[in-house]
Amino acid sequence: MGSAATADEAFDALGDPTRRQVFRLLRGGERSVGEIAAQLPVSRPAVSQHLRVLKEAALVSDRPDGVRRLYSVRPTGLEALRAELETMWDDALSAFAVAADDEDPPRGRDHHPHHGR
Amino acid sequence: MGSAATADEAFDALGDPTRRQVFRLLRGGERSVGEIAAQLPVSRPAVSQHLRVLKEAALVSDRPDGVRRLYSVRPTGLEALRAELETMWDDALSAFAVAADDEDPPRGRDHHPHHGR
DNA sequence: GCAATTGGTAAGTGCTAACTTACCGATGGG
DNA sequence: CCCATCGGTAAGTTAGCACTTACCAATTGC
Repeated sequence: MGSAATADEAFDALGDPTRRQVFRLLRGGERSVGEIAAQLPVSRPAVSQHLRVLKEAALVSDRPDGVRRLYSVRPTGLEALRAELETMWDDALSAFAVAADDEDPPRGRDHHPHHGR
Repeated sequence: MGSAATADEAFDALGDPTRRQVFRLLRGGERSVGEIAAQLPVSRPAVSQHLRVLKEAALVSDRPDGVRRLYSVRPTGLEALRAELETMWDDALSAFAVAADDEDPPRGRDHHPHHGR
């Protein structure tokens, strides 16, 4: 039970705009639930529920701090997401090579620097 | 006015399981709408609607082929997604360095090879 | 020990969107 | 020319989920 860290869960979790904002806030460092809710247009319980989804997707982790609870980003979920995206990218490129048409080929072929890897 | 290619749109588009399946099928090469629907548990009009969302997110492109219409993956949307993910990754690592705690360091010493960049 | 702060949970509501069937325009073959 | 195939759109239904308020457990300070 607990952290599955599948790419599907990460996609579903980040598929919600509010959840992306919560995650974005955490990228600045660990925050308490109240601090997050204060900067968002939703209530604190709503933030709690979003944090649970993010936690199940292994995108965040929590730590008790006195009476509060500090949440922070966790690379695990992002890693799963990145791996899936890399596969998508490779498959897309090979499929793209067959089709060889982007409908938007202004300058010469071979754009997308990709990343070194 | 169509292709925006924002990361938010890509996340929203791939936030749906069925849409991920459609996109996954297209990674194998260009397919017609009917071919896609035949391999999924949803109707053909449903596939059409999903394809429209994917197209607006710049994740796929379409091409007329006689009476049919062939869809194929388009790297543009994936690129936006990858760039956003890279930023997420960097921010996560710096925030992670401050917290310096994963709560889940079981057997794997030294995980996440990251990528060379 | 008591009060105050913090956060998770329960219960309920409304809106979005994912799906259906029905219909229609467009293309191609005989 | 007519008919068959393919796919997008319209209209309507339904299920899920993002949100709310209310309540409760846990921890800390006085």
